Amino acid sequence: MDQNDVLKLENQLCFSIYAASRAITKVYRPFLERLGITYPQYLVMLVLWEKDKITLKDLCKKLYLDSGTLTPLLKRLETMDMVKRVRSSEDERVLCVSITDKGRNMKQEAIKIPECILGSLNTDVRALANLKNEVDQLLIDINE
Amino acid sequence: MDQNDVLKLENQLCFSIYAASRAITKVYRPFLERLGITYPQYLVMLVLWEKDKITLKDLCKKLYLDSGTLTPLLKRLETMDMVKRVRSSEDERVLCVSITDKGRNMKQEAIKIPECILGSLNTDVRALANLKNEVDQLLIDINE
DNA sequence: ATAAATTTAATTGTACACAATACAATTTTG
DNA sequence: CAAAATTGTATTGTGTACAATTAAATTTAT
Repeated sequence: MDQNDVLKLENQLCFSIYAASRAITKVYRPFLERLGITYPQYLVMLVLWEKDKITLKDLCKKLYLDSGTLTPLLKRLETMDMVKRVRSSEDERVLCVSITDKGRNMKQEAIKIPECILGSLNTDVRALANLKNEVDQLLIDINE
Repeated sequence: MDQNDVLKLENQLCFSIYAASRAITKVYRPFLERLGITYPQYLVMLVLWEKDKITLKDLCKKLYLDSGTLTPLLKRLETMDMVKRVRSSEDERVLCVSITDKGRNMKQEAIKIPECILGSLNTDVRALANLKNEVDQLLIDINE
């Protein structure tokens, strides 16, 4: 590859992933709008649908997001009555995030979304699964 | 796949790409910090290193970013004396973004970055090129 | 036990990201 | 040619992202 090509936008994997990430979020937007939540908020709900209750610290680790991002996001979800934020009685520093009934009920609506997304994309599911594995491997390589 | 699994975070390609995108930006950050620019600003400079002058509209199209994002970003780059923003004399609505000497000179520093990134990741270059193709295909599928 | 270090969450400040809107210039149409 | 539609950028408002700092509680070390 030419020395000059190294910098060319088209050759940059990072840009592709950056653009793909925003494009995917855009695909989700209209579906999530109906639920009244954003994509990062949806990720939080995905976690809580699997596990009723989780500490903020563990949530940060699971989503690779820091508390500065999640704190205001969770406060918005709390205002919408989707989650509850309670401090642990054992350790007052620890914040426990738990799902409300309203938040739990939303799962029934949300469960249709992944299929809708797959339908609107006309790609082979196998190819997507394969792509996911490769992206995950990259994530592992980045974090050593 | 189980009906419940559909919603599981681990199964979601979108989340992997979302997380990978942020992780990659994080890898770039220390290198770009030395140049005094952010990752999206670096993308703009990549375009201008290939093409001295471009309209805002074309820049938006190339980066898949809208003017609401690029306008303040370009103003910051202009303040740093990296780019110039001038209206076209033919059509006053058209904004021409061009690179300054200072911006052009930065290319010599920036040209080392991609190699540094590849070095810090210990992954096969072939695998990354392949991954890029697959992500690009997904982007095409999304935009039909 | 108590001072120092550590852990954890919240806060602050800067910078995207994008939908919605506003506005100005140009092009199209009747 | 004048009204309507379109085009292109800027502005506004909401919501992430994350580094840096602050503050509070716990743990460790003496």
